Amino acid sequence: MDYDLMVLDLMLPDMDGWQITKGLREMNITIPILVLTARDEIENKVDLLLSGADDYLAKPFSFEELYARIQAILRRPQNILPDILTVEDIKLDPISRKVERKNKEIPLTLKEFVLLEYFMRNPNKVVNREELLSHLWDFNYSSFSNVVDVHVKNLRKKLGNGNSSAVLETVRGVGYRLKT
Amino acid sequence: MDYDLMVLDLMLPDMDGWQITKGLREMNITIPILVLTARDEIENKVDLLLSGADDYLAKPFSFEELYARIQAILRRPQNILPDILTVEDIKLDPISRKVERKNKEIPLTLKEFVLLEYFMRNPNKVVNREELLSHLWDFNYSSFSNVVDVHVKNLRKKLGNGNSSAVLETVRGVGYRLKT
DNA sequence: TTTTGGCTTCATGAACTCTTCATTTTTATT
DNA sequence: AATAAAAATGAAGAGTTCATGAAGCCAAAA
Repeated sequence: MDYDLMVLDLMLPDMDGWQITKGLREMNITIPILVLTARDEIENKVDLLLSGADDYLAKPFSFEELYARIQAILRRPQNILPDILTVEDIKLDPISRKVERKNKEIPLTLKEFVLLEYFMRNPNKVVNREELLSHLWDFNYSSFSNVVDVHVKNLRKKLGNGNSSAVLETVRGVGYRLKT
Repeated sequence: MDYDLMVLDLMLPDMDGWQITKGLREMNITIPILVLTARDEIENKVDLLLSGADDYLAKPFSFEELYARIQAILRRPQNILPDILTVEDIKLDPISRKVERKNKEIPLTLKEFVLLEYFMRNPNKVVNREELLSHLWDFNYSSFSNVVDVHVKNLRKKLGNGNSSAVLETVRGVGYRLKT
């Protein structure tokens, strides 16, 4: 569960709202913060805004204004950190869940996708079947199953080899590795 | 030459600041606007913010506060979203709550509208049902419900496909994506 | 009160994915 | 070269996920 906006109601006149917001910001929490303060003191305002709050509203205020300010904040773009995994000529975008190789999109099923994502987050690491089963499947999955093998097979088929050396290698007796 | 911020001083109490800001926004001018008003009237504030102003300040104010608010605005991510969301040939105006495709207005119900708005604010992102439920519905909504599916279906029907590639895709096992 | 429109739930069929299993192929070792 | 172990593979069935029509429900409007 994540939230679009935090409305921080400080209740008491002299409460240190700026400490809260400052603390959150220092923890790298970037959610927009709208602060409601009891009294309309200049120093308060200044401190608050400088400490990282996005806006504040002094009581008493109308509900209309609260609504309008919330709208104004939500109208801003949410900064999305682009996070595209790249291994040789394979690109995987976890946000759009798209995979492409040599600029050609490759449609993958859910399991194929999570498998590939795991390999791409651990390039060149030899990953054994148990590890994949425990990370990508519900727990208690029998390690006698060969599901992983089957999906690796399908993944290989869909990926082709794109003329690059990136390839899902078998490490006999151990597991698989995405070689770069 | 472009500017980081516009400080709009309205001088007169009853001047229509919202017309100015609205006009600018409609021209797709997205520069942050801080409005200075002579009097502190609620209606004014609300109208202003809804018309696209980023903040306002009622006279009299201290220079310190003006400074702090300017800082707060400049701290925001640079590109303020235009007031009209556009994805391919679909246009959505969050203020007037109107949607059109290929210049033809499409009447949507409330849920359809907020759904589409969410998708348009996150184009190409795969959004799962839980995320939609938690953002667009009251919290504690059962994730076993298929409300989202139904509204997506209705939305698809109303949107047609407008001859563009923008389309609400199903990402099996995960959620939906507004493909551009 | 009655009507209307929108939201939600439900039931069903269709489409797709996952897993299993049997069999074949590959690899390492003797 | 023969053998055993491990991995790859094809195919089928089971199970899951989705789309959809229809009905019920609720609240706002008439």
